[in-house]
Amino acid sequence: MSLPETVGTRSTRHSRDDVVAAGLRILDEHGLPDLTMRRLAATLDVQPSALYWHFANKQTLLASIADQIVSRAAPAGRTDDEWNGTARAEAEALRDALLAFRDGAEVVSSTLALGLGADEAQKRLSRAIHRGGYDDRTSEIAAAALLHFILGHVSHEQQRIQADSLGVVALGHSADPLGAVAGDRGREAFDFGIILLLSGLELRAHARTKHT
Amino acid sequence: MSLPETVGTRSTRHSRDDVVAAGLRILDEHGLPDLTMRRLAATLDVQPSALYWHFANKQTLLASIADQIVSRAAPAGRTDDEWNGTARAEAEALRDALLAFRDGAEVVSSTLALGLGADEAQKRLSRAIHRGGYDDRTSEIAAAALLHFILGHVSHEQQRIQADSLGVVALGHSADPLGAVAGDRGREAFDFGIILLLSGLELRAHARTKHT
DNA sequence: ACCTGAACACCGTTCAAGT
DNA sequence: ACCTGAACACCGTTCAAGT
Repeated sequence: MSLPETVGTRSTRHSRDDVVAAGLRILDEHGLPDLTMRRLAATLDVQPSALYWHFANKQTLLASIADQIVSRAAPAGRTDDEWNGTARAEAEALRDALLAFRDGAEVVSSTLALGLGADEAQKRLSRAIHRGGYDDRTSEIAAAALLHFILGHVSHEQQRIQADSLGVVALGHSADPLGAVAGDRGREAFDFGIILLLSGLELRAHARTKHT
Repeated sequence: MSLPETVGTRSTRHSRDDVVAAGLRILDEHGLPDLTMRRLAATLDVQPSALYWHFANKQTLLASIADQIVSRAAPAGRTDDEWNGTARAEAEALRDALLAFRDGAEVVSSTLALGLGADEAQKRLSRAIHRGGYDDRTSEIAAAALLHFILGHVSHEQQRIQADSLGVVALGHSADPLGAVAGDRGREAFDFGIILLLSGLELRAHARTKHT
């Protein structure tokens, strides 16, 4: 979609963004295990070593890809809601964004410590919570808890999706030892977790301050 | 500690459990990236191909390792407590077990869909919640939410630990864009998340039934 | 500013064959 | 029951050099 010339064979030199875009495509079409530097280079008609002009290493590239995935998250509801409706919408938008790319949650998780992708997600959640009148620190820790749950849950969902498509499991009910993470019930279980966290937060009103 | 002969050079043939034990050692001493089939074989004085007599593939081996990590979790408190005290103790025991091995959370996460390791963890959490009088389904979904939060949080903690030890970050406050996951505050933030989930669960008393 | 060519030091997995 | 030997098809990364 954003390749730098001619749909034909050769194409010119590439930018950093071209590399990220190509990486995103491989991720979505073939999954994280197939997202190798060599394969990525091949789709760009370039030697593997060329990628190291754009990125210091694979991890940095993955962080940029994670950033793209998260930045595509757009909450459906408006902001004039209750604060916890906003927070919930933000959480669901994040889940959708992660589910939109194959292995999206794992990619974002793997770059948590580097900032970038996950950082923006956490800021959004934190801001929503802050509107409920919680102090900065409470908002941040609660947002981190939401984020950790979201990444853990969606990672599991996506693992299941590919395990099923590979037919790794028995058939029938398939291996879902944790129960309720499969397709339809995925969102249900997700919402349940989000509601637990948000209503738990409401309960601890003594941690509040009357800010904003 | 459980090698099958002579501390000396050669040693005899190995069992499945020997392989898992050796894998656990490499994991703890050198981390997940260094836990390769070839390296594991080398520490056992065996050809890489020998490992495939014991395990179908690396993923299966990792699942067994995850199983060992989780089964070492032992809650400190007694069971005569309040149900949510028990649940909290179980969650903390799980965190400790994951932290006890380098990259423990990632290993367990990666085998979520296969059952084994994570399955036992979820059962323990679920049982504790069930004692609070919640029905089976509610207990299971709530336990899954706890587990997802735990894995997400501890993964992040362990990523930070190794990022710090590699000096990947600026120095001073280091890169913790999500705040409050560093060493001392790790447990604080962890407890906060667990409390949010458990008190959120208490609040939704209408989902209860008077079972057990 | 962006890429090639060639090399280094690795991976997981299969399979016939040995004891 | 457990392992060897040899091979297949790959990896990420570095670095001098080219345009």
